[in-house]
Amino acid sequence: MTKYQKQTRLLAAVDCIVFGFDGHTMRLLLIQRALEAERGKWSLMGGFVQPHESADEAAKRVLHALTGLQGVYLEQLHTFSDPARDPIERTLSIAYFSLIDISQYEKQLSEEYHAEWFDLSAAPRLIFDHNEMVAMAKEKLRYKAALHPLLFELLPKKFTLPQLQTLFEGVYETKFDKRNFSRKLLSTGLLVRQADKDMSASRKGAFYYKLNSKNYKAKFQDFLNLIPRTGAR
Amino acid sequence: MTKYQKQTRLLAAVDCIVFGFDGHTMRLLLIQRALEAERGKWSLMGGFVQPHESADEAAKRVLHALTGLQGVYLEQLHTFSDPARDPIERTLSIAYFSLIDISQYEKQLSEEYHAEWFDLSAAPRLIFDHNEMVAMAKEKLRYKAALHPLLFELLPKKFTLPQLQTLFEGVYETKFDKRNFSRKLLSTGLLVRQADKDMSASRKGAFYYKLNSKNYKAKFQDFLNLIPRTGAR
DNA sequence: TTTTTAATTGTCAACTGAACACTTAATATT
DNA sequence: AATATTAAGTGTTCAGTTGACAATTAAAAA
Repeated sequence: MTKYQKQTRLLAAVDCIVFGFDGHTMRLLLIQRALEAERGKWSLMGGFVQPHESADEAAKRVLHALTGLQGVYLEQLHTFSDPARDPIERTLSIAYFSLIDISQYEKQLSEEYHAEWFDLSAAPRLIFDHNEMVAMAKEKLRYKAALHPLLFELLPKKFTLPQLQTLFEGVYETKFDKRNFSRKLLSTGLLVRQADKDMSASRKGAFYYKLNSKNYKAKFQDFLNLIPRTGAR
Repeated sequence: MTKYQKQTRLLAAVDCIVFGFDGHTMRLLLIQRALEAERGKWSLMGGFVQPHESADEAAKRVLHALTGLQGVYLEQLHTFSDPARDPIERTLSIAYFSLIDISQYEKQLSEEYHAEWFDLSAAPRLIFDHNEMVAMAKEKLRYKAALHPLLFELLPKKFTLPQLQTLFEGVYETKFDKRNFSRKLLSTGLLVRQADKDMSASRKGAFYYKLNSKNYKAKFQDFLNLIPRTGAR
């Protein structure tokens, strides 16, 4: 078989930025690096792209292998290619970001794996350029979640409006007016109110909602303008 | 020096999608592939990432080498990694897209290089997954240009409102109401009317405008909502 | 002087967005 | 049993924006 002669081959890795929400703050999933050079330091979940898999497949595989996570939202973010980004050997890294509902996975994570959640605003220094990757992922999350109903990936299937608002407020680091917030979110037609309430957070209780998955798919590509231009209250 | 043993190294390439605007339609810059396997077929401008350059640097270098273009808008789009995307040998491709003012470069392109402009809606079949790359770039251009003042990259430094509107109409394949269009664009504070007119396209002539570069930088990251929700006329 | 053609400009009605506060439901307290 | 407490839920108003719509103006051509 013909090959491209005289060209240098490079290592290609994937790194996964995993965001979660615990009901109060945005969190970031990290592991302690297993390989030498910076072994034991905090790191994103990463691994090398294998000969017969695409980067998407590699990201899925690596995430599953290191955390047990499966079937989660996963999207390519950016490829990082500074020749000196990995001091051991030149390695391209294709970064992915993922959004998951913490409550669904936290037991599994703590028992079988040693990945840990960090408060996003208090994450430790990471190896290589991983802090830069996280910063870019945060920015993209804010950008995209302002236009598309993306943050639902971070909540359980049943959630309340106060939970949803707390999540938005965490992502945008601001407060929203709850009257305007609920009006806007309900007007999307994406939410279906359930008969039961979450009685754990208040005396009165808050009605549960579920996503209307038909409208969700249809409206995902619409521009929704979910975020007020000036923060309120 | 320590290396990562036992990992497969892969070829890494960059491919550049270059959009231009000729005053009437959106155009795509293509070259005829110089390497064997599909030699002579139409292709994006591509080349391999070299050992001591980042992908951004590689994209700049390749674009300049193949077309003479320099100092143009260039942004990473997506990394394409299907193991079978290049039949010769597995190659990752980091795709970039670029926006240029055709009039400024067309002589150079036709004389020194053999890159050619194609009408975007009538582009030929390209090698490998290049058509898929172009499709993704078109989508991203529409997405981003709806929110950010990006399309100015495609116009000369002095341009008229009718030119700008024709450009937007080309990108979004629709017609806008010119009264609403000019009101919206002028309200951004990005445009500065010049004293002279372009007399080449009409008897009355159309005033030239320039970008207010200070406001341009400040507002680039704002969300501008440049596109009407329903097409007019 | 009149005609032609494209550029430029204005109004109005509907909608959207943001500011703002009271009522209600359930439990806890007395 | 009545009252207090706490967070959930809900409406209105005003200002700004958007989109539908057509008449006027500037310059060259006839």
